[in-house]
Amino acid sequence: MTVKIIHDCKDELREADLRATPARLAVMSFLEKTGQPVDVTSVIDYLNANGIKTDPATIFRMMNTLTQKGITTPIQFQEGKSRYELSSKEDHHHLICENCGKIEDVSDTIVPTLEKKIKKKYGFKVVRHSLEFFGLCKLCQL
Amino acid sequence: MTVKIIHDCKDELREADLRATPARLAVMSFLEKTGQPVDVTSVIDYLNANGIKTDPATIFRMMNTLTQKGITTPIQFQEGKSRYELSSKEDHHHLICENCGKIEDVSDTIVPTLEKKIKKKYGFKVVRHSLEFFGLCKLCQL
DNA sequence: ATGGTTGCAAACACTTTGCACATGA
DNA sequence: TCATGTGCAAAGTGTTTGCAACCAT
Repeated sequence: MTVKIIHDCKDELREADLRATPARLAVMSFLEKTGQPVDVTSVIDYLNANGIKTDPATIFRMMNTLTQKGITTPIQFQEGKSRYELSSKEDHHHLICENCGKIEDVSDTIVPTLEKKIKKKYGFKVVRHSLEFFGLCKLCQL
Repeated sequence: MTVKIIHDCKDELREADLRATPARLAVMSFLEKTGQPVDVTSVIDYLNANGIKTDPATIFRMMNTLTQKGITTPIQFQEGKSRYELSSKEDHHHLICENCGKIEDVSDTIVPTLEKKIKKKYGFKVVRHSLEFFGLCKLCQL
């Protein structure tokens, strides 16, 4: 199976002044398809599975570039490595099942309020935050 | 300057079935004194500054042991390494100044409520969470 | 054509592990 | 004494960097 070339991705890359290489298109496609924050290893596995050989250095560089351009957002789940997901407009958090690894999204409702309180109480200006929940998903509680 | 032997720490270690070695007492003292989550490098620097030579492996092992016994809690600030702080009874979060590195504590008020909502809406059982704020502290905004 | 990208090798930072020696209880 | 801790060396991950070759535009 070959990676489908999605035109959106090509355009998106061009708009960011990035060349639309096969590896980049495949990575974008992978990120879109999974919808989950993925680590570099799984990106490489995906590319390999689709006939694209690559090197960790390339992927790390790529993820840094995409992140710099605002296309991806890095995130760490206390597991000693980075994950990346497509940057989304709405702020959201994650429910990470520690049994099956499933990652669900939760939309943000209260953090902005909290940040205002923090500004008032501590004078601290929040630029970004991280809020993640670790536990057991519905199915894994049985 | 030598590390002051604090009796509380000695007892606390004994209660956890751990031997009160000089290195451990110094680390406990350091954690108590700084009140902030510290990384292994700064622990080593502190010990060295106090005339206690040690090895990274020892400190990593120590922090793992202390964490296992519930004495310390590990935490990661998206910086690719672990920090450790004394376990506290109350749940709290951190305000991390990205300019000067100062870390302030914020007590938790809303997360428990949020977790109940998550249980109801997603069926997800939250075991632990992480909520950290990155930005600029009062002084660094000037 | 040519500058952005990649692959490969090497190097780094953080962390873990094996084993012999040292030490607290 | 003797199980627990420590130091040293080696190895295991995750990540970055230098440089030559490659390729998208």
